[in-house]
Amino acid sequence: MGVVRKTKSVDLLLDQFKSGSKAISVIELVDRLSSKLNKTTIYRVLNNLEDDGVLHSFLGVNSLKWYAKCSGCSKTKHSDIHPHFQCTVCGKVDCLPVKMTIPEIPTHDVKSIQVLINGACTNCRA
Amino acid sequence: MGVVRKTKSVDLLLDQFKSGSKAISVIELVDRLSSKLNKTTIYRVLNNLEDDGVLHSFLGVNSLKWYAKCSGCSKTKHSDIHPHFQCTVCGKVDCLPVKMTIPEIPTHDVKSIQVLINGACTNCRA
DNA sequence: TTGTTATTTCAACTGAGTTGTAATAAATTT
DNA sequence: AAATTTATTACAACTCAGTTGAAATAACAA
Repeated sequence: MGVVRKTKSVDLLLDQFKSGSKAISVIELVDRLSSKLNKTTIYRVLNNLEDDGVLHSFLGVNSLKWYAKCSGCSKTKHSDIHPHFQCTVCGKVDCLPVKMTIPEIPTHDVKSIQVLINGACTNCRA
Repeated sequence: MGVVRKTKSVDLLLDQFKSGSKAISVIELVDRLSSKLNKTTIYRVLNNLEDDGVLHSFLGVNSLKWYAKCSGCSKTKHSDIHPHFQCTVCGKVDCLPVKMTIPEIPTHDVKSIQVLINGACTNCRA
């Protein structure tokens, strides 16, 4: 349904994504905000923000849900397609600034693509 | 630890993957085999078969775990990297016969890559 | 200020996947 | 082929990310 009212919850959650292209897991968000927001509210607002094209979600390792800021998306069109990099050492996730196009596959009608890359991030590499 | 003994459970599970490049969700496997095998056994044997390079696993939509046959992998080296296609209509998953190489990303030390493509499969497309 | 309804909260639930442990059975040894 | 060893299986109980329903609250328009 998207966000239709400006509320404290929406502001608090958007604040978390202010800086950079770091993705944040829902678990982390609940942890950070549990004193101010109910868990259910967090899930519902994130869902609304994704509908609006403000955030995008994806699954990391251990099937945890992650969110990150969209760039250039709207309520009707999600155009911000890029790979996500999750560090197997520290667990953090980056949105990689690499443009991706949806590949042509003759036998299948492709709608979206998700790429999750694993390895060691800049901080954790030897 | 991998599979060290040939048991009924191993045989039954491998049977499921005999034909083709279709992936099967653990939920589906539990459903098919629950009269013959315990859920825990299924999870443990699948895990062992993945260690051996016989199967590979990945996450589909709704963060369900899926398994499919590996081709050309061994206990020490997993070389069978390909995209997975999940149909948003029927939910089935194909391993796409497309060779993929691990991309070079200067800022990150890439170890593995998972690609999940969504859309309509041959049967479900208009 | 009042009325409407989106949003938030709370508690209870769901279900995929995990853990510990005793019983079973494959494979090795005698 | 019996005894021994230990990987494997079954069972029950658990974990915990994410969901649901419904009552209370608050944004916003009239």
